[in-house]
Amino acid sequence: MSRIRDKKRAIILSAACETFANNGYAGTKIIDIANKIETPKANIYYYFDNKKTLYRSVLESFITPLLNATAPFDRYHHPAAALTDFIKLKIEISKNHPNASKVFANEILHGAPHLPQDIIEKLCQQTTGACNKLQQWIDKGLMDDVAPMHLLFMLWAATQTYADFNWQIKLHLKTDAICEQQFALASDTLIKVILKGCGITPPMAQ
Amino acid sequence: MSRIRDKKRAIILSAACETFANNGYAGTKIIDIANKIETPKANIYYYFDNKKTLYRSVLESFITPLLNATAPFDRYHHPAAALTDFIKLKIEISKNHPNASKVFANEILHGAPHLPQDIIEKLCQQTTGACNKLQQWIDKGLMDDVAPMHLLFMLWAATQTYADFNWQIKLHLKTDAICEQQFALASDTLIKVILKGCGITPPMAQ
DNA sequence: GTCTATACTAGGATAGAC
DNA sequence: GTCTATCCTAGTATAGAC
Repeated sequence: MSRIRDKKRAIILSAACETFANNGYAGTKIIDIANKIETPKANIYYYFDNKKTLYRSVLESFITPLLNATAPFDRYHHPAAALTDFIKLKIEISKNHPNASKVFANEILHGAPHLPQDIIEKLCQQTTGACNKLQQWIDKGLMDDVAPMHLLFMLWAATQTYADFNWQIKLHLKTDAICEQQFALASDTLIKVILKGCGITPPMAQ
Repeated sequence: MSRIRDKKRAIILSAACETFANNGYAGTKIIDIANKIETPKANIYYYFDNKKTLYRSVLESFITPLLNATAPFDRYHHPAAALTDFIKLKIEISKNHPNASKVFANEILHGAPHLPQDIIEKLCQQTTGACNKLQQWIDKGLMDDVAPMHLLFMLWAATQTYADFNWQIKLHLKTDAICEQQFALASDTLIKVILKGCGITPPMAQ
């Protein structure tokens, strides 16, 4: 048992996440991470074997929230509730984990050179599950016949952009940080456009 | 006048674009670019002063198509035509310039450290123009009251994802290259969902 | 205009003192 | 468990022959 070790690892991981998000894998120097938390470089190597291990740990820390986001597709029986919750969840992730999201986006952008195979498989399973659910709703006439895979691509992209490309968002919203209201507006706008666009009418109030 | 020089520069630029797209700025080595076109490393330095200049040239080569994409907002007087064309154009860009798009995305992802100020300003102008046009259409009752800025974010993200995150797209579509049909399906799906989602009904056939 | 050889620096990683 | 000093590889860039 080593609470000190876990605590220090968490501090390093957080600093690494931010640095990798801003500079990419190759662009990140161990010394930058060390400086950010005012720790000597060698200390980083004591807690994490090497740069690759540290990077992979950052990637893995984001898997749980990412996989949890698809839960609404399992939980609900109507696309109105499922898509509403899914969009809310994804926007929450963009708000709360922008750096981890960027590291992940960067990884995908470059063809996922560091993404472990087992994670890829889990993501594929989740996607297949969500796709099947969408197709069922289409078959039942609960929504329009919209290509499920492409609808998912649209949902992922439109929600993640608030984390991954937040530089651009902030530029055009003329703000230093995307505020609570703008996240809410983003979420509401997406929900409104997507639900209506897919011909989803909410069932009568429960 | 030096046709040889221009031709060689174009070859280097193309190789650089692909390499920067796959590995990012810091992850790209000049020697990788040189090897790809079977040219000695020093030759690259003869045609481009240094790595930064070369990278910036790649970035700038993408500005023209990018700015052109917003033309539909100026050209048309009805959101149905404008948004349809805009989506088609953006998907075309993702199909035809996936690498340049990735370099640009990577740049934004990291906070645009190499993007020249004049380009940023041009992009801002285009965005303001498109936003104003959307607001006019809303005011005229040609479409629902959808936050124009957030609609743009959605459109950008949903179209660019077919270039920037094509690794993911290919993974889930189980293909080695996104085929013509899938690009068409992407385009059609987006147009259908967005137009309906914004309450845009096309005017009667001209 | 092209290429070889090389100078120079940055950055990942480790040895070993404390 | 922490830190200093150092090793060593890799990668940018240039000098100068052809």
